[in-house]
Amino acid sequence: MRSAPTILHLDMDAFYASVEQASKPSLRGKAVVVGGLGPRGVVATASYEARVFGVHSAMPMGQARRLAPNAAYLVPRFALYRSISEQVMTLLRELSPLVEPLSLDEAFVDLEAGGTAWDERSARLVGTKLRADIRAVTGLTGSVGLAASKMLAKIASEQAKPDGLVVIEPGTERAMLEPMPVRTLPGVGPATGDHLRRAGIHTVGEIAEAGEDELVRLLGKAHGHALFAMALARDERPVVAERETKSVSVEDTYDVDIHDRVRVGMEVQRLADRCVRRLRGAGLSGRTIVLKVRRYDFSTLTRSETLRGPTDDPAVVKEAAARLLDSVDTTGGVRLLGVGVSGLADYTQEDLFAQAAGAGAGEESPETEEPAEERAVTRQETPAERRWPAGHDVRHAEFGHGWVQGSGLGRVTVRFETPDSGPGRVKTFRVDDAALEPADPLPLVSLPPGADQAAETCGPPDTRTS
DNA sequence: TCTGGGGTCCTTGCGCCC
DNA sequence: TCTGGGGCGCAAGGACCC
Repeated sequence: MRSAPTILHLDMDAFYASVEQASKPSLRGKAVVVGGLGPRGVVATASYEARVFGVHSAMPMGQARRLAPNAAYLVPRFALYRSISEQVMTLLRELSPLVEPLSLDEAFVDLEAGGTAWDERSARLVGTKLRADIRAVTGLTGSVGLAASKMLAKIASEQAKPDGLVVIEPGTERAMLEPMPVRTLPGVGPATGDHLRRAGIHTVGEIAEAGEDELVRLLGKAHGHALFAMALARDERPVVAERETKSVSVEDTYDVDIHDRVRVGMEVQRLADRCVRRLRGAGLSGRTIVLKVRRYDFSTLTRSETLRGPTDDPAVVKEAAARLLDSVDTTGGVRLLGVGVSGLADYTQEDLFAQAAGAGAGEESPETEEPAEERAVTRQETPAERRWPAGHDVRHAEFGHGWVQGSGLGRVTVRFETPDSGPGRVKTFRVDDAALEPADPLPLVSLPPGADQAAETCGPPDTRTS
């Protein structure tokens, strides 16, 4: 392991919720919950104000609404989050060519490889400046962890949250880890946590005491060895910049279980189509088609079929998906369906086998781009909700830019405000008001004319360290 | 009041081949 | 011909992550 804390982990604070608060002044300082709004939705992100009520990610929306009935409930706007994420990743790539994004709001950076830090002092400076730059460019806060390995950097950023910076100094790692609960370690979820607890192992120190053989016996070879090493603060995993996609999939959970077998078949065809569009959009083709079915009782099963060669032909994928569905009993109803492709090749080949299979099966549609929002025709949303999703931006010919606060019963309620306007007024319109139209999100930070992207950084000195 | 969507990796069991 | 084991590809399921 390296001897200086030059691996950086960045974690944006309550990312989706913070973006929504930045773009909607009336929500700042308020409880905001972003997630699926249907009867089977779950929380994607809760703002810190909402977490006070006990709301957290992966919680069913119904439960969140009971805990925080007065919070603002919004559907995610991934296109916006992606564009802001890109701004942040650009800042990270200025620090090092070795940037490993984990999601839209998280990444590792190898500062040593970028030559921007070589010891604790220089690493701390880089982390401090990065946090200031992120705030200047996006208006958002992120937490930074610095350590000598990925695992420790991630634990550090977790401790730094929200809006902080923590450095784990080399040499102090094992003593720090020892008293921590096993769930602190990456890869220990509910199941492994239970497993360990039943064996009398509650802390990271107890994992180390148990010994490698015992862990392998309890958890299997790969997991056992990996966990034992982590407990001793040994983690040699490098920061990897480019990781190639291994699979592409789409899935839908339905508001109401589907019982009609014909309907199930139609949904599978639609999902197969969407999956192929994604596949083609990424310039990929794949050999293995996977069908996923979650039944009424939440039991999940998958069926897969491997073709002789990779394909990106919608007709071939649809046929395979239909064949797979034939082997699944759906009596009792299904709550979720999914179609995926794995065994990917990063090229799109003219596939003779696929063409032979597709011959006479009618013309496939050669779409390339995923049409805006063709998905979820099946959901039980009202037409108003579908046309005016909560939280999305709109423009009114007379009142200007705003966002949808809610809709239904032929009405849509709009709050007129922009990221730099201050809290705005609320007005209600008919859903078919000709003066009202959907709009693109505005930038969170309006740059003064001629301002440079690389904003001057005069952030406050850092607060918390370890 | 139940449990999203998009991924990754690992394990187990089986058939096949040598 | 029988038995056995190793290696491989494949299918299915499970755990985990954000």
